[in-house]
Amino acid sequence: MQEIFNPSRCDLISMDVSHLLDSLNDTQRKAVCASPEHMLVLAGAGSGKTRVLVHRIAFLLETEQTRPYNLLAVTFTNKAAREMQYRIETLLRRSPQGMWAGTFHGISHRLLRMHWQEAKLPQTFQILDSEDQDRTLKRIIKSLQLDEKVWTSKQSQSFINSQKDKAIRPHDILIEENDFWLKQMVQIYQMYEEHCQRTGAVDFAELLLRSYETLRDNESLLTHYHARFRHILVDEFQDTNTIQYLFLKLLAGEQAKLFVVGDDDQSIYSWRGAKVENIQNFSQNFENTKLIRLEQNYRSTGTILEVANALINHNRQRLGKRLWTEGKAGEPVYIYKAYSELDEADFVVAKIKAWEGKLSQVAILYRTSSQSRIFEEKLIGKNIPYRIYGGIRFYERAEVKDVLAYLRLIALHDDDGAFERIINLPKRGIGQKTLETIRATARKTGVSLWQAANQLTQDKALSGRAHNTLQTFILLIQQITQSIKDLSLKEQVKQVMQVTELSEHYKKAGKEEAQRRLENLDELVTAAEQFSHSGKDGMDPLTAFLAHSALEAGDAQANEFSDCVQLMTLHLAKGLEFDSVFLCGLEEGLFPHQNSIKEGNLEEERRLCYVGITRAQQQLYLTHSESRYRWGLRESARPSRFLSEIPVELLENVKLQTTRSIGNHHFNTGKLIDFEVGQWVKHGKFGEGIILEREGEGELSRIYVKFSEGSKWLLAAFANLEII
DNA sequence: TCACTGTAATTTTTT
DNA sequence: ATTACAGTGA
Repeated sequence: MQEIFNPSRCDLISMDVSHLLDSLNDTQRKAVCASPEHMLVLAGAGSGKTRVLVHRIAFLLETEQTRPYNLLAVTFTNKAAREMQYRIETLLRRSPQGMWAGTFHGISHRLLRMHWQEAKLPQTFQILDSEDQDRTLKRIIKSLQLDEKVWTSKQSQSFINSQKDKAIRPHDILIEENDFWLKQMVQIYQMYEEHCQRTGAVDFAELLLRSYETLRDNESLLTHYHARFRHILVDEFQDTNTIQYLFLKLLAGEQAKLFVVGDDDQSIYSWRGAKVENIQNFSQNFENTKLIRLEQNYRSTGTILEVANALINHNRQRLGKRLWTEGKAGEPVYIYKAYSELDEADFVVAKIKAWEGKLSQVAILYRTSSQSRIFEEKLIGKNIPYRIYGGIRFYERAEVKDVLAYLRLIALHDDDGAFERIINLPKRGIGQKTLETIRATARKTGVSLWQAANQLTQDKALSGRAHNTLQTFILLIQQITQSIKDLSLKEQVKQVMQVTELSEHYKKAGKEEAQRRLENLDELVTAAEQFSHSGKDGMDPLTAFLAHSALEAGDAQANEFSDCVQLMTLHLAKGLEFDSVFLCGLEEGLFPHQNSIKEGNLEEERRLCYVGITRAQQQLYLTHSESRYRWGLRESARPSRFLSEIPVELLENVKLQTTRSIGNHHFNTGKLIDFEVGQWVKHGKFGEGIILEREGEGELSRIYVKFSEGSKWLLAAFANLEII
């Protein structure tokens, strides 16, 4: 491993492509115009990672006689893929035709659509999202007559996905004779696989694994892609899991050059299979790798970077990096110690109220999503607009998925998940009994539910009423399938909603709920209308739209364009930046989270904290509370160890300057457990007061203090209380 | 089939 | 405190 720099090379070509290199610093330029070899760009937070990736692509296209056809660019999220595509087009002032750019899943999906025969899939295979996968597993577990409390679908789901993420099929698993748990899991995995294959269903993990296997086992295909892709560029490489790594390695072969960009210090997804080792050992795994570190930061103040550096330095397992800036040291990083989560939120909201810049440049970050509620309440109270990230996204909404289920069943009658979802929606009198008969028949003869239902009606095997309702359902599906065949996508969606009476069905729900649902259905029609599909990869518009809905679940909220405070978990904040950041709930057990402490995964928690800190451009507030309401109980809390890992000279303790008169007020007594009712206390600001009431015992007890200032009860800085 | 009730769990989330 | 979910009875 060696640092490379070849000035002559840059000089040589800079005449042609100066517009690609001028705006870059020396290190970035080295990365962008490196000779074609495997490259690992260790890009610290805010160091221009995407910039380097985009300029590298442009550079290859303009100087290396590389055609877009020879390039493959991979990201993790659709958002990152869109951003990359947009920036390439802006830089080149044209759209590179023939380049493959997309997410791992998007690219795998594309491969499978193009080579569905080699992949041994039906041409119209459907994609299962994790809800579909969960429902499928529930049915399989039930069919095995297992105790659903012992063998939960969620547990099986994570078992199966983690196996697939490691490229492990059921037959690859060695089971010891007495390992009943594993034996059972493998059986569920196996049945799930057979079921998916039979019904043409492909889950997210399967997209990757199946396309990997397809390439691996088809020499001619692999040869074709080896000849095609000369350069493979990967973003956020620290987030790759085993199958993604294998996929890249296979696709790169001996010919292609990998250009991977990432930051081991920002690896925060090990819990969903990401392997930091992929980036940490990259240079050992790929011969002749050049390493470049991007350490100059263009985002944050010097002080914020020092805080970040100091914190991450406590991690052992890292490739090592130290962020620096040419900019100013800026303000100190502030620490606020609150009495309670209410006080914490009051503080944050008061500071935001005083903020004079754009609200969209302020972020409240937290470890767990449950922390958002209190901030939400306080922001509403002060009339500050906000946006919470996360939650249920558009294509995940129940009513949207209901319509999509009809469309799926139309596209592929064998889709059991879709069949089960809508067989009795809206209610058409097909009950559990009939459904169970269909399931049993399907199981017995090894066919899909649709085929079983057809069989049963043909054989007249059901009682009169059940027979009729089922017959009506089958005719309904057959009839829609025929009648919408030649319609536009938008009309297809509209027709399905009308003919199936789904729209009518939702109208019957409660007033506001009905309103919301109908709006979402309207939105779905609009989405179908706007969905443009070039007709590539051999997909009809409907199949393409269904794939799109599974692969790009869309955003959760609409108010994206208004100026509002941004609330999100630390995980969601990765890749974003804000002028002012509030990093809240820095308490032992919450951040680092109890489960991570228990599992000894502190380094990842620290990286998460590092991610949070490095989101801030100008101001950073770190807050923690002495007590917190969790699970219906008030618990005392100690400051996070991360706070003590930051040198004190970089920090400044702050207090809220406002005093407010209030009614009864509770104080968590914390360390001041010696106070008794009737005692007089003295406070630095409010003067003398008397303890009127005490509730509870020990550290969790509360006291009510009345100060002698007028007849009002006051909120005081508790730590300043003294017995007199 | 639906509404009610008791129980258990409660980190992070993209595709 | 909140929520999700399975079980139960009308």
